Order: sequence, then structure tokens, then C-alpha cells
Amino acid sequence: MSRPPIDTREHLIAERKRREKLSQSFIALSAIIPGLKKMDKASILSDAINYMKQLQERVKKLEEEVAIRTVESVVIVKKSQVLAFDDIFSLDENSNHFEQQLPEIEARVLDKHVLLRIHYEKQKGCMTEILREIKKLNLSILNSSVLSFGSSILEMTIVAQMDVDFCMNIEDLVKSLHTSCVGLDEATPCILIANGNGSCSERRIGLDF
Amino acid sequence: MSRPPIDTREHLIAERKRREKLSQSFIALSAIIPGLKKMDKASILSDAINYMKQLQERVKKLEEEVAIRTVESVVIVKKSQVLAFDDIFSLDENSNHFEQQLPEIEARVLDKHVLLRIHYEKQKGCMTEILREIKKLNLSILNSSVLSFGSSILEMTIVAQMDVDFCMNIEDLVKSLHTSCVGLDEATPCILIANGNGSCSERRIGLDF
DNA sequence: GCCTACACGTGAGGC
DNA sequence: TGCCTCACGTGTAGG
Repeated sequence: MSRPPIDTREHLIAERKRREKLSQSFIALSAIIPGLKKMDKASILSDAINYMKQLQERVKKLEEEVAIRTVESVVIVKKSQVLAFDDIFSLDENSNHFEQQLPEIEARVLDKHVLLRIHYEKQKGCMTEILREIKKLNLSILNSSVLSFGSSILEMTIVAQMDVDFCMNIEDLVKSLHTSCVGLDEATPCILIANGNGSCSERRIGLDF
Repeated sequence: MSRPPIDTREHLIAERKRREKLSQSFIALSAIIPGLKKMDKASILSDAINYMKQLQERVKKLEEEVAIRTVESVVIVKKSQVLAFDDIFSLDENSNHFEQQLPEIEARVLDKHVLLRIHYEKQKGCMTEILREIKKLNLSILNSSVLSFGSSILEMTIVAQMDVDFCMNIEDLVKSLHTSCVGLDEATPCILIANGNGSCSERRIGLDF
């Protein structure tokens, strides 16, 4: 009480600065809160609290989500990497559960065209068989290619046109081709996979997936 | 000026309450900020601002992460069965959400060889870009084919050999190629699928998958 | 002693 | 007008 006047004035100024700083902070805080209506200090604070809690929960959930998906995706990757080893195995030994896995056949349709992709083990007469089957199905081959992959696998790609009397659905098409490739083996299960491009596609999946 | 004394007193009390409320809010806010050292109002506010910004960025990053992984992960089999219907649909109508979904890239590894299959929309310079990218990745092309499917789609198949200094994993390989194809678009997620034949394979999935 | 941060009561302005 | 919010200057307690 009863301070020297000089002291009082400096105090006054200091307090002014402090208040100014606080006000600025309030403004800054309000600026990063979305959907803030009332700008009074009480609202800013309580909204900040609510929003911050929301953010915290969201982060928590997202982190869990990511953790889950990370595991999922790692699992997928791992499995195939594990398979890589398995692979070496089946190559080192005379591949036993190998033929079982192939062929892999994929078919897509676009207007009157069919794109066939056949991933199969090299085998005498297999290609002839496939081509004969395609012809039998009323498909005219427009273009084709066969690439060798590794020592025993062929990747065959065919673009064909459906003739007017072609009336098969994709699934049956794939099945037919499959039996042509497999020959004596029992029909191997296929699943339809998404191409995402408006066409359909069928893919055989190994059981150890 | 010169208010009735009753009014003044009520004002006084109201102001007290208001201050009390604000103080409580400050405390509540400070309570949910982790690692808060100084408890003065200025610090609470500025730390709240910083922390909130951090949270916002974290949420953003996590959301992106989740978005990617969502598409990346799983659900292959189930959804594809649903797609069988969807599929018929897109055959009846002229498939519209079409270009968005491409390219689709698949890579398989067998020993030192890579089988690449790129299903993409015809686009000027795209092929050059892909080949350049492949070369850049230390892959030597052994064999390749490009088939036209429909009016605007190309099916490119490449068998390449990994050079000695090739050290990329499949995922990154696919991603690299993808960005080459997509160009300006953001990277589109891929997933690794099981081939069951000892190789690994990565497949892009459409968003409506 | 100085510095910092706060709460207080009060006057003013907005709806 | 009443009610609410704010900024102000001041007193003061703790470091």
C-alpha cells in the first residue's frame, strides 16, 4: 500500500502487457478450434476442452486402427515371404505340392473382348489344349503372347473376341480353361477377384493362403 | 455511473462467478494437456495451442495411414464374391468408374526373375515411363509383351531379371511402378496376394472393392 | 527489494 | 432496460 508512483506505473504497464498476451493467446486458441461460434473466453475454453478430448479419442482410435491394419498387412506380407522359402523348398526337392497350385487363370471382359491370363506350368501339349479350348468356346484370338518365367512356368496372355454365339459366363469360361490345363486333375477351385475396372476376374488361390 | 447499491452488489457477485467459472475451465484444460509444467494461464493457453496443433496433425497423418491401409488390407475373398454381382452390373452398363481404378500392377518373384503384369490405361509416354522405371530399378528385361484390350487398355507383361544390386522388395517395386504409371496422381495402394505357387504377388485394389 | 501472476471490484459497451 | 462480457488499475502473495 502507498507505493511510490513510479513503481505503480510500471506495474500498470506490466499488467497491461500480460493481459494483452493472454488475449492474443485466446485468439490464437480460438483460431484452431473448428466450428467455434461464440468467441467469449468461457466458450473458447470449454470448446477447446471438448475439441481436445475429441482429438485425443480420435487419435487413440486411429492408432488402434492402424495397429490392427499394420498387423493384418504384415501378416499378408509375411505369409508370402514365408511362401518364398517354401518355394525354395519345393524347388530343392522335386516340387510336390506345386502342380496343385497352378494353373492360375484370370479372365476379364470388356464389351465383346476377353482378356485371358493363364499362369501355368510348362507341360507338353498344354498350350495346344488351351488354344483348342478357346476356339471351341467361340472365342477368336486377336492377339496373344507367351512369356517364360523361371524354368517351368509360362505366362500366357490372350486377347480374344467373343463370337456372336458366345454365351458363356466368365466363371464357366475360366472353369473350362482350367480343366483344359489341368487335364486329369480334379477341378481346382477358383475365386472371383475384383479388378476394379468394371471387368470380372477369376483367380485360383492356394489353400495355404 | 452511480448505480443503485443493489445492482452493484449483484454485479460484483456475478463477476465473481464468471471468474470462478473461467478459473475452473483453465484447470480443466490444463488437466488434459500432457506434460504441462507451469500452470499459469499463459502457459496453459500456449501449451494448449501447441498440443492441439500436434493432435490435429497426428489425426491427419493417421487418417491418411488408415485410408491407405484400409485399401491395402484383406477382405479379398469376401468382397470379391460380392463383386460378382457388381460385375454383371458393370457389364450391362458401360462401366464408368473405370479409368480411376487403373493401373493394376502385379509382381511375382521366382529366384532372380520377376514377372510383371501391368494393366493400365493407354496413355502417351506411359510405357516409356514404365520401361525407364524398370531399368532404373536394376531390372533387366528378358522378355515382354503388350496387348491391347478394348480401346483404351493395355496389358503389359514383362519378365525381367534382377541385377546383382537389386535390393528392392516387391512392395516398393510395385509402388515405384505405380507412381510411374499414375504420374501426377497420388500413390495408389497395393496389396500383396498369395499366389500359392511359391511366388509373391501384389495387386492393386479399386476403391469400390 | 524486484518480478510474476493472480484475483478483485468497477466502469463501459454490446445485444 | 437488464444481462453478460470484457478491460482496466490496483493490491497482494510467493519466489
